[in-house]
Amino acid sequence: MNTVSSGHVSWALNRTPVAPLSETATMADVIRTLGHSLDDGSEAGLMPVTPWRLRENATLLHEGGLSQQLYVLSSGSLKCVKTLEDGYEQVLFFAHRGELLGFEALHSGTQPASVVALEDAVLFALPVPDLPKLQETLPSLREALHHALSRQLSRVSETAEMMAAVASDARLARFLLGWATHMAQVDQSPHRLHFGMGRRDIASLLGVAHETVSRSFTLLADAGLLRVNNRDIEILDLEGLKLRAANTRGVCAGRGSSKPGALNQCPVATPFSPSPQKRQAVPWHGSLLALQDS
Amino acid sequence: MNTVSSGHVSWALNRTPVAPLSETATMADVIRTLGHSLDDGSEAGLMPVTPWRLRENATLLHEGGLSQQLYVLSSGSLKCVKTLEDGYEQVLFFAHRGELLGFEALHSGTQPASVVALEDAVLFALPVPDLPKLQETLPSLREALHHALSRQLSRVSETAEMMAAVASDARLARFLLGWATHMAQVDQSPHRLHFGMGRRDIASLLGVAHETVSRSFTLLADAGLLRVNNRDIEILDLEGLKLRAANTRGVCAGRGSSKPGALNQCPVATPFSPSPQKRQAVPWHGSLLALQDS
DNA sequence: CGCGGAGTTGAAGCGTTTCAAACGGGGTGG
DNA sequence: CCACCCCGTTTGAAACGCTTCAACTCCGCG
Repeated sequence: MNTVSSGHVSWALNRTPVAPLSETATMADVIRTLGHSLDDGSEAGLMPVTPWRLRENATLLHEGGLSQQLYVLSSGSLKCVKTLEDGYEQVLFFAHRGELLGFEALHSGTQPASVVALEDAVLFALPVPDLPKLQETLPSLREALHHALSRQLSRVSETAEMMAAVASDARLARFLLGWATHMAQVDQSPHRLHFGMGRRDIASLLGVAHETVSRSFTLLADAGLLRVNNRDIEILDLEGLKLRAANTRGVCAGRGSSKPGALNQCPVATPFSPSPQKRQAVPWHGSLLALQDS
Repeated sequence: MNTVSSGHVSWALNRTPVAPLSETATMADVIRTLGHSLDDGSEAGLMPVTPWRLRENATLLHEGGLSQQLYVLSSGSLKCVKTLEDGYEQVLFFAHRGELLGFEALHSGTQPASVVALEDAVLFALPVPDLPKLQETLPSLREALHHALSRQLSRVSETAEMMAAVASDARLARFLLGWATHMAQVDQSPHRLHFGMGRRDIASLLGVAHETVSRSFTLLADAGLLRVNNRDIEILDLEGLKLRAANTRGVCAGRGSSKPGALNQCPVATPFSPSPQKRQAVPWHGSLLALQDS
């Protein structure tokens, strides 16, 4: 199932890293993939778009390279990686179905980061020069693109929220909750997750050492919140995970009991929290914790 | 020039927190403010836009609230803040001239974060329902908006880069370099910076405790890299700052000398670095370190 | 004048980083 | 086919650096 990460040139024979698919698709598929319902006549359904296949470990966008194409991810998963000045590989985000890729390069002309396939993927390509005309012809495409951009802007918030937590297990919990939320949105079980990426990539996204990610996994597993089997994990206690995730920094929300022997866990220590009274003065629910328990 | 930083309620009398300005502006001003040169006929110059004034500490966008307006920041500076589930106030970014605000709410319908003025500011408002027609009438406005969005997407990278550094002084250095880069882009001295925000806000953005920010400031100052005077700082050694900023995590780029007594500073320990030989194998310059020394 | 907030500095505790080693799987090559 | 090696993952141990709590100064304002 998994190809080797380095070496392994065998699929250079009959499996090209990126190639057009023989199947056909239309602009209507693009709009639907972006999570938008199309309400035009049948305009969009008549405009053909060629889907592309991206093999695992193949890179779609090259950091520093040019690209006159926007991509809409239809299936598979990708990672966006930027190599910092000191050589550190910073993972910016993982992309799933509906993601828009390549827009970051619009203002600078070059790709600020690389995009690599974590597993075989299918994408639709939109030529940048055609965008103005396309948007005028297809109002729902314009809407879909704008919505996708709006969604992507909220990733600043997600990234900051994940890396802002002091405790590494809180960061991991937030990451898992975000993933589970996504799974629920695409009508899949939010309890069973499969990673296409390694510990090192997760560590980079969370801003910790990869050993720490490993330790955090066993920590959450030992707490009975989830079951871990290498790259497959099962969430056992969604509420418990949320509790773990809800500790950004010191303050602890509820002041008063700062007894030295109480570890650093504020309300975390309680295994079950049926407490009906909500925290007041916080009307907003963060995106990472919006997932409803089933 | 500078308004008072805190307290100072005297403007509650005849200074409303947000009010329209008597001055007039046109869509051409909006496009120019977004950093785009307009090449339409004189269309844009004939479409009036009313500029709004936002007083210091007044909030433009309310987290969880509605807004049918996009804003383009003309002058002043803002901060974007999100209150997490645990009550922690996470600063997402600071906004300067040319920034587009309010687009994040497009897909969800509500603002995911608050936007507060760090100093008196002037903004142009664009009604969301008018956008489709505006974009068709003014191609250069569409371009300008898309470029602005493209720029904003790269903030994911900036945020991750800042919070990914292990050492807190590296995070601060990256923050300062980013600020200096911006100053240079708007043709102001990149050596003298004035903050409208407090240590607590910077700490939130960097993902550390506010005491740590204070300590990092004195650390960089003691190293002779900058001079600190409360909210005014002067950068003395740009190259030294870059060196400090270029340590994300362990690896240290150049292996070989892992002698235990050498602290955790790789090439950082050297007070002055006239070393002309650059690091090889790293062709890409990160956005945070792209600033040229003068 | 006194309060309160912002900023700085100190000291102690602890979690993460870092260096090491061991385990396991997967593919390679003998 | 099996040994071998590489790499991802896990676990251990020591040390550093950050967080946390606390005290203090400075400053503006009531």
